[in-house]
Amino acid sequence: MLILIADDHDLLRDTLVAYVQTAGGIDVLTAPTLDQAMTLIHNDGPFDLVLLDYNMPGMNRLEGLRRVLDLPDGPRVALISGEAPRAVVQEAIDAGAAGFVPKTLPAKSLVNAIRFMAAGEQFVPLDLLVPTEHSAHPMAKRLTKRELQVLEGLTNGKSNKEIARDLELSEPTVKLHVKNLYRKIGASNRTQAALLAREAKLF
Amino acid sequence: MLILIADDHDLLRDTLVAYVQTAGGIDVLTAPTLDQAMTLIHNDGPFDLVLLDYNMPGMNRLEGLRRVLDLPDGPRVALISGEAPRAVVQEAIDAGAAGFVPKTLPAKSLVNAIRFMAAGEQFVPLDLLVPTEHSAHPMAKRLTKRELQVLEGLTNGKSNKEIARDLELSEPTVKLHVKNLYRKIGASNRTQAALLAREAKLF
DNA sequence: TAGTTACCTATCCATAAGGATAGGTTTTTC
DNA sequence: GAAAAACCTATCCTTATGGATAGGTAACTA
Repeated sequence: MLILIADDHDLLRDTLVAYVQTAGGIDVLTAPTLDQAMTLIHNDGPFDLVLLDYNMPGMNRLEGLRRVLDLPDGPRVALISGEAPRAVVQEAIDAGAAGFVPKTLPAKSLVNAIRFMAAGEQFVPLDLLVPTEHSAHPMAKRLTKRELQVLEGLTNGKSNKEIARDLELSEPTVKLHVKNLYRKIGASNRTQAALLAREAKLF
Repeated sequence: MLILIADDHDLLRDTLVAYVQTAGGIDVLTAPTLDQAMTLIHNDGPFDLVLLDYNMPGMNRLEGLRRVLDLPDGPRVALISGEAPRAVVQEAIDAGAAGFVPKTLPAKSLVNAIRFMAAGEQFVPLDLLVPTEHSAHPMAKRLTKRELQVLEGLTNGKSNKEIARDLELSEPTVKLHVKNLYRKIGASNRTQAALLAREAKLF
């Protein structure tokens, strides 16, 4: 079995390769950037599986994933990430990823997951992902559904008017939710609210 | 030699331990949280070196580092991190850290760095510290010193008035800088500017 | 059934923010 | 020494934001 691991952290790459090869008997090539990964896929493939770090030069959110998936005769691709908003995981799967591997996964489990995904299965350990399930998050606990939707708009740098349009609400209503969620999360303006939400990995 | 590695990413912990032990002949204990690390330091020490992940449950920025450093007869402590704002690196060193190890470091270099730090030296990779002025960053390249200072204020959720007070400028001047930096970084309001700056790890 | 919660619309008001100009000094650069 | 860039203050204007209130509906819940 031959796989490709692309991650800009040399530390993880070096140690991971040693581990997967010795403990798993799997051949591994590596790349530190998306571009180099794509070159390897083109020249040294086919790979049974490609693991892309979600935070890596060239990835640009999920654009990098799509670029690899769009390759003619492209390989199965999974993302690997330290932390990611739940929405991103969902979007990656929808885009056709073979899985989403959290870096909190034990090394031994990763070897199993690699075999699993290379066999054509989809690997998504929801329980291991960041506590991004809105209902589970301390900050999100106190927010209503609407307030969360509004907060998501804030976290994207949108104006009240834009949020109102997106949610098909009136602007005064949005302003109300904004004001209420400020109190709940301890923000005094929309920038602070956005930063707090981002900090909490809510979105 | 006995060291402690604390990182919440099982994947890195598992593979790193295997690597450091076999390739470096160094004894390693590990912990997934700061609290467990401190327990180990208390019960299983003394350690020649403690490596703390900057992003790990319980760390709370640099507070975790300080907690360990403040221990009576505390060990030498270094931080390890995937990415960190320059200011954080500087602050960690000032607080008494034995070093700051980027995860982009090759595994072999880490083994050397561990020995180096355990011997009492301070390890801070030049490429991590040299561009201490924001001049190295593509986004920062186009911003003047003042605009950067103003952007930092924005990134902390401050109002123009607060920024003006902090920088001892008049509010109209701050507004000018704000407007100009929007153009340069492609933001249309302060929240977007803050998120872009945060995204670029500028602060 | 009555109370609670979430959700919606609306108005009023003070302040902040964003954009456009105009004109000034200092420092850097050619 | 002239030109350019950075930096500063200011005014005018429009819109956005944040806060306070008031009142309404639907759903669920003790």
